[in-house]
Amino acid sequence: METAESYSKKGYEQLSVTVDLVIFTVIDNELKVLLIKRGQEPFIDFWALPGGFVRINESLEEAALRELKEETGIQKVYLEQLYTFGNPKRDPRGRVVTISYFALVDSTKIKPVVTGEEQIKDVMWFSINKLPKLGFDHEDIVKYALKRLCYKLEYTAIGFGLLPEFFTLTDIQELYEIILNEKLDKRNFRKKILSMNLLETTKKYRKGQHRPALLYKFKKIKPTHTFKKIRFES
Amino acid sequence: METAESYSKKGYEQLSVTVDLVIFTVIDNELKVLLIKRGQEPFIDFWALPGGFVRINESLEEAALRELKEETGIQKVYLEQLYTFGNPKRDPRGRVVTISYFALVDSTKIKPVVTGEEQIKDVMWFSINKLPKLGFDHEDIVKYALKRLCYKLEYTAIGFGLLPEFFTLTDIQELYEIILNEKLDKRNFRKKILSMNLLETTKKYRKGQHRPALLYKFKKIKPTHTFKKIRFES
DNA sequence: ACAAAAGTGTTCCTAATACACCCATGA
DNA sequence: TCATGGGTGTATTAGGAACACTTTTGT
Repeated sequence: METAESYSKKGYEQLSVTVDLVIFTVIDNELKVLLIKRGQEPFIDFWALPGGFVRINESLEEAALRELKEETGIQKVYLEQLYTFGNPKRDPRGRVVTISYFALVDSTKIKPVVTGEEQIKDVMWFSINKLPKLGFDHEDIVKYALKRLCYKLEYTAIGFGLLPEFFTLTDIQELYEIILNEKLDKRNFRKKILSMNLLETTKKYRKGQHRPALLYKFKKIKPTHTFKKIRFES
Repeated sequence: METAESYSKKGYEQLSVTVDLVIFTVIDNELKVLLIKRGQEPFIDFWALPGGFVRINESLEEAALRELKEETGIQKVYLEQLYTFGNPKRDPRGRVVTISYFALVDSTKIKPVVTGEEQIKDVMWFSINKLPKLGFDHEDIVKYALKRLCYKLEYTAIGFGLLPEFFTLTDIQELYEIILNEKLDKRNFRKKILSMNLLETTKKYRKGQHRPALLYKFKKIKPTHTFKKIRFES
Protein backbone atom coordinates (compact mmCIF):
# COMPACT_ATOMS: atom_id res chain seq x y z
CA MET A 1 0.00 0.00 0.00
CA GLU A 2 1.33 3.34 -0.97
CA THR A 3 1.24 6.32 1.28
CA ALA A 4 0.53 9.89 0.34
CA GLU A 5 4.20 10.62 0.77
CA SER A 6 5.55 7.87 -1.46
CA TYR A 7 2.86 8.72 -3.94
CA SER A 8 4.04 12.31 -4.13
CA LYS A 9 7.65 11.28 -4.27
CA LYS A 10 7.01 9.09 -7.25
CA GLY A 11 5.66 12.15 -8.94
CA TYR A 12 2.20 10.83 -9.67
CA GLU A 13 -0.13 13.63 -10.45
CA GLN A 14 -3.15 14.10 -8.34
CA LEU A 15 -6.50 13.81 -10.03
CA SER A 16 -9.33 16.20 -10.53
CA VAL A 17 -12.55 15.19 -8.87
CA THR A 18 -15.95 16.43 -9.94
CA VAL A 19 -19.53 15.75 -9.06
CA ASP A 20 -22.14 15.50 -11.79
CA LEU A 21 -25.83 15.67 -11.15
CA VAL A 22 -28.71 14.01 -12.87
CA ILE A 23 -31.56 16.21 -11.71
CA PHE A 24 -34.98 14.80 -12.45
CA THR A 25 -38.30 16.49 -12.37
CA VAL A 26 -41.69 15.99 -13.96
CA ILE A 27 -43.08 18.84 -16.05
CA ASP A 28 -46.02 18.64 -18.44
CA ASN A 29 -46.40 14.93 -17.83
CA GLU A 30 -42.86 14.20 -18.89
CA LEU A 31 -39.83 13.09 -16.95
CA LYS A 32 -37.17 15.72 -17.49
CA VAL A 33 -33.49 16.14 -16.82
CA LEU A 34 -31.68 19.41 -16.34
CA LEU A 35 -28.86 20.05 -18.81
CA ILE A 36 -26.46 22.88 -19.40
CA LYS A 37 -25.13 23.95 -22.75
CA ARG A 38 -21.37 24.12 -22.69
CA GLY A 39 -19.85 27.43 -23.62
CA GLN A 40 -16.31 26.25 -24.16
CA GLU A 41 -14.11 23.35 -25.10
CA PRO A 42 -14.17 20.50 -24.73
CA PHE A 43 -17.59 19.63 -26.08
CA ILE A 44 -18.42 23.26 -26.80
CA ASP A 45 -22.10 23.66 -27.71
CA PHE A 46 -22.88 20.18 -26.44
CA TRP A 47 -25.31 19.78 -23.61
CA ALA A 48 -23.98 18.27 -20.41
CA LEU A 49 -24.99 17.48 -16.86
CA PRO A 50 -24.62 20.20 -14.29
CA GLY A 51 -21.63 19.60 -12.10
CA GLY A 52 -18.32 20.94 -11.06
CA PHE A 53 -15.11 20.41 -9.20
CA VAL A 54 -15.13 19.26 -5.63
CA ARG A 55 -13.50 21.86 -3.43
CA ILE A 56 -10.79 20.98 -1.03
CA ASN A 57 -12.85 21.47 2.11
CA GLU A 58 -16.26 20.25 1.17
CA SER A 59 -17.63 16.74 1.25
CA LEU A 60 -18.88 15.11 -1.92
CA GLU A 61 -22.47 15.57 -0.89
CA GLU A 62 -21.85 19.21 -0.05
CA ALA A 63 -20.38 19.70 -3.49
CA ALA A 64 -23.42 18.08 -5.05
CA LEU A 65 -25.82 20.21 -3.01
CA ARG A 66 -23.89 23.34 -3.88
CA GLU A 67 -24.13 22.60 -7.58
CA LEU A 68 -27.78 21.73 -7.25
CA LYS A 69 -28.51 25.02 -5.58
CA GLU A 70 -26.53 26.94 -8.16
CA GLU A 71 -28.44 25.39 -11.03
CA THR A 72 -31.96 25.09 -9.69
CA GLY A 73 -32.14 27.34 -6.66
CA ILE A 74 -33.41 24.38 -4.74
CA GLN A 75 -31.89 23.15 -1.54
CA LYS A 76 -34.07 20.53 0.01
CA VAL A 77 -34.35 17.59 -2.33
CA TYR A 78 -33.84 13.91 -2.50
CA LEU A 79 -30.18 13.38 -3.34
CA GLU A 80 -28.42 10.08 -3.68
CA GLN A 81 -24.96 9.07 -4.77
CA LEU A 82 -25.15 7.02 -7.94
CA TYR A 83 -21.81 5.75 -9.12
CA THR A 84 -18.29 6.94 -9.69
CA PHE A 85 -16.98 7.11 -13.23
CA GLY A 86 -13.26 7.13 -13.67
CA ASN A 87 -12.28 6.05 -17.13
CA PRO A 88 -8.95 7.79 -17.85
CA LYS A 89 -10.22 8.95 -21.23
CA ARG A 90 -13.56 10.31 -20.15
CA ASP A 91 -12.40 13.93 -20.11
CA PRO A 92 -10.04 15.07 -22.87
CA ARG A 93 -8.55 17.74 -20.62
CA GLY A 94 -6.97 15.21 -18.31
CA ARG A 95 -7.77 12.75 -15.62
CA VAL A 96 -11.08 13.61 -14.06
CA VAL A 97 -12.95 11.24 -11.80
CA THR A 98 -16.59 12.12 -11.35
CA ILE A 99 -18.95 11.06 -8.63
CA SER A 100 -22.46 11.13 -10.02
CA TYR A 101 -25.53 11.92 -7.97
CA PHE A 102 -29.15 11.86 -8.81
CA ALA A 103 -31.66 14.32 -7.46
CA LEU A 104 -35.43 14.51 -7.53
CA VAL A 105 -36.99 17.92 -7.42
CA ASP A 106 -40.55 19.09 -7.20
CA SER A 107 -41.17 21.04 -10.38
CA THR A 108 -43.38 23.56 -8.61
CA LYS A 109 -40.35 24.76 -6.68
CA ILE A 110 -37.97 25.16 -9.57
CA LYS A 111 -36.77 28.50 -10.77
CA PRO A 112 -34.28 27.59 -13.48
CA VAL A 113 -31.37 29.94 -13.06
CA VAL A 114 -30.17 31.13 -16.40
CA THR A 115 -27.11 32.77 -15.05
CA GLY A 116 -25.06 35.54 -16.56
CA GLU A 117 -21.79 33.71 -16.13
CA GLU A 118 -19.88 33.86 -19.34
CA GLN A 119 -19.23 30.18 -19.83
CA ILE A 120 -22.85 29.17 -19.40
CA LYS A 121 -24.96 29.72 -22.44
CA ASP A 122 -28.11 27.98 -21.50
CA VAL A 123 -29.84 25.82 -18.95
CA MET A 124 -32.78 23.68 -19.96
CA TRP A 125 -35.01 20.82 -18.94
CA PHE A 126 -35.03 18.03 -21.50
CA SER A 127 -37.52 15.22 -21.73
CA ILE A 128 -35.78 11.94 -21.01
CA ASN A 129 -37.05 10.70 -24.36
CA LYS A 130 -35.63 13.58 -26.33
CA LEU A 131 -32.15 14.11 -25.04
CA PRO A 132 -29.66 15.89 -27.27
CA LYS A 133 -26.14 14.58 -27.80
CA LEU A 134 -24.32 14.91 -24.53
CA GLY A 135 -20.70 15.71 -23.84
CA PHE A 136 -18.27 13.47 -21.98
CA ASP A 137 -19.79 10.17 -20.82
CA HIS A 138 -22.88 11.92 -19.60
CA GLU A 139 -25.24 9.82 -21.63
CA ASP A 140 -24.03 6.77 -19.72
CA ILE A 141 -24.57 8.60 -16.47
CA VAL A 142 -28.11 9.61 -17.38
CA LYS A 143 -28.95 6.07 -18.44
CA TYR A 144 -27.58 4.72 -15.22
CA ALA A 145 -29.56 7.25 -13.22
CA LEU A 146 -32.79 6.44 -15.02
CA LYS A 147 -32.32 2.77 -14.39
CA ARG A 148 -31.75 3.40 -10.73
CA LEU A 149 -34.76 5.70 -10.52
CA CYS A 150 -37.10 3.13 -12.06
CA TYR A 151 -35.67 0.42 -9.92
CA LYS A 152 -36.02 2.32 -6.67
CA LEU A 153 -39.49 3.45 -7.56
CA GLU A 154 -40.54 -0.17 -7.49
CA TYR A 155 -39.53 -0.88 -3.97
CA THR A 156 -39.15 2.39 -2.12
CA ALA A 157 -41.07 5.59 -1.62
CA ILE A 158 -38.49 7.58 -3.49
CA GLY A 159 -40.94 9.02 -5.99
CA PHE A 160 -42.51 11.28 -3.42
CA GLY A 161 -39.51 13.57 -3.74
CA LEU A 162 -41.02 14.79 -6.98
CA LEU A 163 -44.32 15.87 -5.47
CA PRO A 164 -45.45 19.11 -3.83
CA GLU A 165 -46.72 19.28 -0.26
CA PHE A 166 -50.29 18.35 -1.08
CA PHE A 167 -51.26 15.98 -3.82
CA THR A 168 -53.95 13.55 -4.86
CA LEU A 169 -53.53 9.82 -5.28
CA THR A 170 -54.04 10.34 -8.97
CA ASP A 171 -51.11 12.77 -8.96
CA ILE A 172 -48.84 10.08 -7.55
CA GLN A 173 -50.13 7.49 -9.93
CA GLU A 174 -49.52 9.74 -12.91
CA LEU A 175 -46.02 10.41 -11.63
CA TYR A 176 -45.30 6.71 -11.44
CA GLU A 177 -46.78 6.09 -14.84
CA ILE A 178 -44.65 8.80 -16.38
CA ILE A 179 -41.43 7.55 -14.86
CA LEU A 180 -42.05 3.85 -15.36
CA ASN A 181 -43.56 4.57 -18.74
CA GLU A 182 -46.45 2.18 -18.30
CA LYS A 183 -50.08 2.26 -17.32
CA LEU A 184 -50.92 1.16 -13.79
CA ASP A 185 -54.09 -0.19 -12.29
CA LYS A 186 -55.83 2.42 -10.15
CA ARG A 187 -57.15 0.17 -7.41
CA ASN A 188 -53.98 -1.83 -7.01
CA PHE A 189 -51.91 1.31 -7.00
CA ARG A 190 -53.95 2.91 -4.27
CA LYS A 191 -53.88 -0.22 -2.17
CA LYS A 192 -50.10 -0.35 -2.30
CA ILE A 193 -49.43 3.29 -1.79
CA LEU A 194 -51.77 3.48 1.17
CA SER A 195 -50.43 0.25 2.65
CA MET A 196 -47.03 1.89 2.91
CA ASN A 197 -48.42 4.07 5.63
CA LEU A 198 -46.43 7.02 4.39
CA LEU A 199 -49.37 9.23 3.63
CA GLU A 200 -52.05 10.91 5.64
CA THR A 201 -55.23 12.45 4.43
CA THR A 202 -55.93 16.13 4.86
CA LYS A 203 -59.27 17.89 5.11
CA LYS A 204 -58.61 19.58 1.81
CA TYR A 205 -59.90 18.75 -1.62
CA ARG A 206 -58.70 19.74 -5.01
CA LYS A 207 -61.57 21.24 -6.95
CA GLY A 208 -61.78 20.83 -10.65
CA GLN A 209 -64.44 20.37 -13.20
CA HIS A 210 -65.47 17.08 -11.71
CA ARG A 211 -65.63 15.31 -8.43
CA PRO A 212 -63.13 16.90 -6.03
CA ALA A 213 -60.14 14.76 -5.08
CA LEU A 214 -58.95 14.31 -1.55
CA LEU A 215 -55.52 15.80 -0.95
CA TYR A 216 -52.85 13.83 0.87
CA LYS A 217 -49.54 14.76 2.42
CA PHE A 218 -46.57 12.88 3.82
CA LYS A 219 -46.51 11.73 7.36
CA LYS A 220 -43.78 13.34 9.34
CA ILE A 221 -43.16 10.16 11.28
CA LYS A 222 -41.49 7.10 9.89
CA PRO A 223 -43.61 4.50 8.14
CA THR A 224 -44.65 1.53 10.23
CA HIS A 225 -43.57 -1.18 7.88
CA THR A 226 -41.52 -1.67 4.80
CA PHE A 227 -43.18 -3.25 1.88
CA LYS A 228 -41.98 -5.97 -0.37
CA LYS A 229 -42.52 -4.69 -3.77
CA ILE A 230 -44.29 -1.81 -5.34
CA ARG A 231 -45.33 -3.01 -8.69
CA PHE A 232 -48.69 -2.25 -10.19
CA GLU A 233 -48.89 -4.10 -13.40
CA SER A 234 -52.21 -4.52 -15.05
CA MET B 1 -19.71 25.17 -14.08
CA GLU B 2 -16.01 25.52 -13.65
CA THR B 3 -13.51 24.28 -16.16
CA ALA B 4 -10.21 22.59 -15.53
CA GLU B 5 -8.50 25.80 -16.51
CA SER B 6 -10.40 28.14 -14.23
CA TYR B 7 -10.09 25.56 -11.55
CA SER B 8 -6.30 25.54 -11.87
CA LYS B 9 -6.15 29.31 -12.09
CA LYS B 10 -8.00 29.65 -8.83
CA GLY B 11 -5.30 27.50 -7.36
CA TYR B 12 -7.51 24.79 -5.99
CA GLU B 13 -5.48 21.77 -5.16
CA GLN B 14 -6.22 18.56 -6.85
CA LEU B 15 -7.27 15.66 -4.71
CA SER B 16 -5.83 12.27 -4.06
CA VAL B 17 -7.98 9.39 -5.14
CA THR B 18 -7.71 5.91 -3.74
CA VAL B 19 -9.55 2.66 -4.04
CA ASP B 20 -10.21 0.56 -0.95
CA LEU B 21 -11.26 -3.05 -1.09
CA VAL B 22 -13.49 -5.05 1.16
CA ILE B 23 -12.42 -8.54 0.22
CA PHE B 24 -14.71 -11.23 1.57
CA THR B 25 -14.12 -14.92 1.79
CA VAL B 26 -15.42 -17.78 3.88
CA ILE B 27 -12.89 -19.78 5.86
CA ASP B 28 -13.65 -22.23 8.66
CA ASN B 29 -17.34 -21.48 8.48
CA GLU B 30 -16.83 -17.80 9.07
CA LEU B 31 -17.19 -14.80 6.84
CA LYS B 32 -13.84 -13.07 6.75
CA VAL B 33 -12.41 -9.81 5.52
CA LEU B 34 -8.83 -9.20 4.49
CA LEU B 35 -7.04 -6.50 6.48
CA ILE B 36 -3.57 -5.09 6.45
CA LYS B 37 -1.70 -3.81 9.45
CA ARG B 38 -0.42 -0.33 8.84
CA GLY B 39 3.31 0.15 9.20
CA GLN B 40 3.33 3.91 9.37
CA GLU B 41 1.39 6.99 10.29
CA PRO B 42 -1.38 7.80 10.21
CA PHE B 43 -3.05 4.97 12.09
CA ILE B 44 0.23 3.12 12.57
CA ASP B 45 -0.37 -0.37 13.94
CA PHE B 46 -4.07 -0.14 13.13
CA TRP B 47 -5.56 -2.58 10.73
CA ALA B 48 -7.02 -1.17 7.54
CA LEU B 49 -8.54 -2.24 4.25
CA PRO B 50 -6.21 -3.01 1.41
CA GLY B 51 -6.16 -0.23 -1.10
CA GLY B 52 -4.02 2.36 -2.74
CA PHE B 53 -3.81 5.35 -4.96
CA VAL B 54 -5.37 5.34 -8.37
CA ARG B 55 -2.72 5.83 -11.01
CA ILE B 56 -3.08 8.42 -13.67
CA ASN B 57 -3.64 6.04 -16.53
CA GLU B 58 -5.71 3.30 -15.02
CA SER B 59 -9.44 3.11 -14.56
CA LEU B 60 -10.92 2.75 -11.11
CA GLU B 61 -11.72 -0.87 -11.66
CA GLU B 62 -8.21 -1.54 -12.93
CA ALA B 63 -6.83 0.05 -9.80
CA ALA B 64 -9.08 -2.15 -7.67
CA LEU B 65 -8.08 -5.29 -9.56
CA ARG B 66 -4.43 -4.37 -9.27
CA GLU B 67 -4.70 -4.00 -5.50
CA LEU B 68 -6.65 -7.19 -5.25
CA LYS B 69 -4.00 -9.09 -7.11
CA GLU B 70 -1.24 -7.55 -5.02
CA GLU B 71 -2.89 -8.57 -1.78
CA THR B 72 -4.40 -11.92 -2.58
CA GLY B 73 -2.75 -13.12 -5.75
CA ILE B 74 -6.21 -13.59 -7.18
CA GLN B 75 -7.34 -12.09 -10.42
CA LYS B 76 -10.70 -13.48 -11.38
CA VAL B 77 -13.23 -12.56 -8.75
CA TYR B 78 -16.52 -10.90 -8.31
CA LEU B 79 -15.79 -7.19 -7.96
CA GLU B 80 -18.33 -4.44 -7.55
CA GLN B 81 -18.08 -0.75 -6.88
CA LEU B 82 -19.65 0.06 -3.54
CA TYR B 83 -19.65 3.71 -2.69
CA THR B 84 -17.38 6.71 -2.74
CA PHE B 85 -16.35 8.24 0.55
CA GLY B 86 -15.14 11.79 0.47
CA ASN B 87 -15.39 13.39 3.86
CA PRO B 88 -12.64 16.04 3.93
CA LYS B 89 -11.48 14.81 7.34
CA ARG B 90 -11.38 11.12 6.59
CA ASP B 91 -7.61 11.07 6.04
CA PRO B 92 -5.46 13.22 8.32
CA ARG B 93 -2.77 13.55 5.64
CA GLY B 94 -5.00 15.61 3.40
CA ARG B 95 -7.90 15.36 1.08
CA VAL B 96 -8.32 11.81 -0.08
CA VAL B 97 -11.43 10.57 -1.83
CA THR B 98 -11.78 6.82 -1.85
CA ILE B 99 -13.85 4.66 -4.10
CA SER B 100 -14.68 1.47 -2.25
CA TYR B 101 -15.14 -1.88 -3.91
CA PHE B 102 -16.19 -5.18 -2.58
CA ALA B 103 -14.81 -8.46 -3.78
CA LEU B 104 -15.76 -12.07 -3.19
CA VAL B 105 -13.02 -14.64 -3.41
CA ASP B 106 -13.01 -18.39 -3.23
CA SER B 107 -10.96 -19.26 -0.20
CA THR B 108 -9.47 -22.31 -1.87
CA LYS B 109 -7.69 -20.05 -4.32
CA ILE B 110 -6.20 -17.63 -1.83
CA LYS B 111 -2.53 -17.43 -1.12
CA PRO B 112 -2.25 -14.52 1.28
CA VAL B 113 0.79 -12.58 0.22
CA VAL B 114 2.70 -11.40 3.23
CA THR B 115 4.95 -9.15 1.27
CA GLY B 116 8.43 -7.97 2.13
CA GLU B 117 7.61 -4.34 1.52
CA GLU B 118 8.78 -2.30 4.43
CA GLN B 119 5.54 -0.51 5.23
CA ILE B 120 3.46 -3.63 5.39
CA LYS B 121 3.75 -5.52 8.61
CA ASP B 122 1.02 -8.02 8.27
CA VAL B 123 -1.89 -9.24 6.19
CA MET B 124 -4.66 -11.21 7.80
CA TRP B 125 -8.18 -12.53 7.39
CA PHE B 126 -10.48 -11.39 10.19
CA SER B 127 -13.85 -12.80 11.02
CA ILE B 128 -16.50 -10.20 10.37
CA ASN B 129 -17.62 -10.66 13.96
CA LYS B 130 -14.21 -10.04 15.44
CA LEU B 131 -12.82 -7.07 13.63
CA PRO B 132 -10.08 -5.06 15.31
CA LYS B 133 -10.20 -1.27 15.47
CA LEU B 134 -9.76 -0.01 11.96
CA GLY B 135 -7.98 3.07 10.70
CA PHE B 136 -9.61 5.87 8.74
CA ASP B 137 -13.33 5.40 8.10
CA HIS B 138 -12.77 1.79 7.16
CA GLU B 139 -15.21 0.45 9.70
CA ASP B 140 -17.97 2.37 7.94
CA ILE B 141 -16.84 0.93 4.64
CA VAL B 142 -16.85 -2.62 5.93
CA LYS B 143 -20.31 -2.18 7.42
CA TYR B 144 -21.58 -0.78 4.20
CA ALA B 145 -20.07 -3.67 2.26
CA LEU B 146 -21.57 -6.25 4.56
CA LYS B 147 -24.99 -4.71 4.24
CA ARG B 148 -24.70 -4.77 0.47
CA LEU B 149 -23.47 -8.35 0.47
CA CYS B 150 -26.40 -9.58 2.56
CA TYR B 151 -28.82 -7.60 0.51
CA LYS B 152 -27.57 -8.87 -2.81
CA LEU B 153 -27.41 -12.41 -1.56
CA GLU B 154 -31.17 -12.33 -1.16
CA TYR B 155 -32.00 -11.49 -4.70
CA THR B 156 -29.03 -12.34 -6.88
CA ALA B 157 -26.66 -15.20 -7.40
CA ILE B 158 -23.76 -13.19 -6.11
CA GLY B 159 -22.81 -15.68 -3.42
CA PHE B 160 -21.47 -18.14 -5.93
CA GLY B 161 -18.39 -16.00 -6.24
CA LEU B 162 -17.25 -17.47 -2.96
CA LEU B 163 -17.41 -21.07 -4.10
CA PRO B 164 -14.91 -23.30 -5.85
CA GLU B 165 -15.57 -24.91 -9.21
CA PHE B 166 -17.42 -27.92 -7.83
CA PHE B 167 -19.59 -27.84 -4.78
CA THR B 168 -22.56 -29.51 -3.15
CA LEU B 169 -25.90 -27.90 -2.46
CA THR B 170 -25.10 -28.14 1.20
CA ASP B 171 -21.92 -26.15 0.56
CA ILE B 172 -23.99 -23.31 -0.89
CA GLN B 173 -26.52 -23.48 1.86
CA GLU B 174 -23.83 -23.29 4.52
CA LEU B 175 -22.32 -20.33 2.71
CA TYR B 176 -25.63 -18.51 2.76
CA GLU B 177 -26.22 -19.37 6.38
CA ILE B 178 -22.82 -18.05 7.35
CA ILE B 179 -23.23 -14.78 5.53
CA LEU B 180 -26.85 -14.16 6.43
CA ASN B 181 -26.19 -15.46 9.90
CA GLU B 182 -29.38 -17.48 10.08
CA LYS B 183 -30.53 -21.03 9.59
CA LEU B 184 -32.27 -21.86 6.34
CA ASP B 185 -34.66 -24.63 5.42
CA LYS B 186 -32.97 -27.29 3.33
CA ARG B 187 -35.84 -28.15 0.99
CA ASN B 188 -36.85 -24.58 0.32
CA PHE B 189 -33.28 -23.57 -0.24
CA ARG B 190 -32.71 -26.28 -2.80
CA LYS B 191 -35.92 -25.48 -4.59
CA LYS B 192 -34.93 -21.86 -4.98
CA ILE B 193 -31.34 -22.39 -5.89
CA LEU B 194 -32.22 -24.96 -8.52
CA SER B 195 -35.08 -22.87 -9.87
CA MET B 196 -32.55 -20.18 -10.74
CA ASN B 197 -31.22 -22.43 -13.44
CA LEU B 198 -27.68 -21.34 -12.73
CA LEU B 199 -26.37 -24.73 -11.78
CA GLU B 200 -25.82 -27.97 -13.55
CA THR B 201 -25.16 -31.34 -12.06
CA THR B 202 -21.94 -33.17 -12.69
CA LYS B 203 -21.31 -36.89 -12.62
CA LYS B 204 -19.07 -36.46 -9.62
CA TYR B 205 -19.80 -37.06 -5.99
CA ARG B 206 -18.05 -35.87 -2.92
CA LYS B 207 -17.21 -38.83 -0.73
CA GLY B 208 -17.20 -38.48 3.00
CA GLN B 209 -18.09 -40.55 5.94
CA HIS B 210 -21.68 -40.75 4.86
CA ARG B 211 -23.81 -40.74 1.80
CA PRO B 212 -21.89 -39.09 -1.07
CA ALA B 213 -23.16 -35.69 -2.19
CA LEU B 214 -23.71 -34.79 -5.80
CA LEU B 215 -21.38 -32.08 -7.01
CA TYR B 216 -22.70 -29.12 -8.98
CA LYS B 217 -21.03 -26.47 -11.07
CA PHE B 218 -22.11 -23.23 -12.67
CA LYS B 219 -23.62 -23.18 -16.07
CA LYS B 220 -21.55 -21.34 -18.58
CA ILE B 221 -24.63 -19.95 -20.26
CA LYS B 222 -26.83 -17.25 -18.86
CA PRO B 223 -29.70 -18.21 -16.59
CA THR B 224 -33.09 -18.50 -18.21
CA HIS B 225 -35.03 -16.41 -15.80
CA THR B 226 -34.50 -14.00 -12.99
CA PHE B 227 -36.14 -14.77 -9.72
CA LYS B 228 -38.01 -12.57 -7.36
CA LYS B 229 -36.54 -13.19 -4.03
CA ILE B 230 -34.19 -15.65 -2.49
CA ARG B 231 -35.31 -16.12 1.02
CA PHE B 232 -35.32 -19.45 2.76
CA GLU B 233 -36.81 -18.96 6.13
CA SER B 234 -37.99 -21.94 8.05
C1' DA C 1 -78.82 14.97 -17.57
C1' DC C 2 -74.42 14.20 -18.90
C1' DA C 3 -69.44 14.15 -19.08
C1' DA C 4 -65.48 13.20 -16.50
C1' DA C 5 -62.55 12.11 -12.81
C1' DA C 6 -62.86 10.08 -7.91
C1' DG C 7 -63.31 6.31 -5.35
C1' DT C 8 -63.95 1.40 -3.93
C1' DG C 9 -63.67 -5.01 -3.19
C1' DT C 10 -63.29 -9.46 -4.67
C1' DT C 11 -61.42 -13.34 -7.13
C1' DC C 12 -57.54 -15.63 -8.94
C1' DC C 13 -53.01 -17.12 -9.16
C1' DT C 14 -48.28 -17.46 -8.10
C1' DA C 15 -44.66 -17.80 -4.93
C1' DA C 16 -42.99 -18.16 -0.19
C1' DT C 17 -43.09 -20.86 3.85
C1' DA C 18 -43.59 -24.69 7.08
C1' DC C 19 -42.83 -29.18 7.81
C1' DA C 20 -40.87 -35.04 8.29
C1' DC C 21 -39.25 -38.96 6.46
C1' DC C 22 -36.36 -42.30 3.66
C1' DC C 23 -31.61 -43.09 1.44
C1' DA C 24 -26.77 -44.25 0.94
C1' DT C 25 -22.56 -44.71 2.88
C1' DG C 26 -18.47 -45.62 6.22
C1' DA C 27 -17.18 -47.16 10.44
C1' DT D 1 -26.46 -51.98 12.46
C1' DC D 2 -26.09 -47.54 13.43
C1' DA D 3 -24.80 -42.81 13.04
C1' DT D 4 -24.68 -39.16 9.84
C1' DG D 5 -25.39 -36.10 6.27
C1' DG D 6 -27.91 -36.45 1.48
C1' DG D 7 -32.00 -36.06 -0.66
C1' DT D 8 -37.10 -35.39 -1.60
C1' DG D 9 -42.98 -33.40 -1.85
C1' DT D 10 -47.11 -31.32 -0.20
C1' DA D 11 -50.31 -28.29 2.16
C1' DT D 12 -50.94 -23.65 3.68
C1' DT D 13 -50.65 -18.83 3.34
C1' DA D 14 -49.65 -14.18 1.69
C1' DG D 15 -49.15 -10.98 -1.73
C1' DG D 16 -49.51 -9.44 -6.63
C1' DA D 17 -52.54 -8.91 -10.49
C1' DA D 18 -56.91 -8.73 -13.00
C1' DC D 19 -61.07 -6.70 -13.22
C1' DA D 20 -66.14 -2.88 -13.36
C1' DC D 21 -69.17 -0.21 -11.32
C1' DT D 22 -70.97 3.70 -8.32
C1' DT D 23 -70.17 8.54 -6.66
C1' DT D 24 -69.60 13.38 -6.98
C1' DT D 25 -69.10 17.42 -9.08
C1' DG D 26 -69.39 21.37 -12.86
C1' DT D 27 -71.48 22.66 -16.93
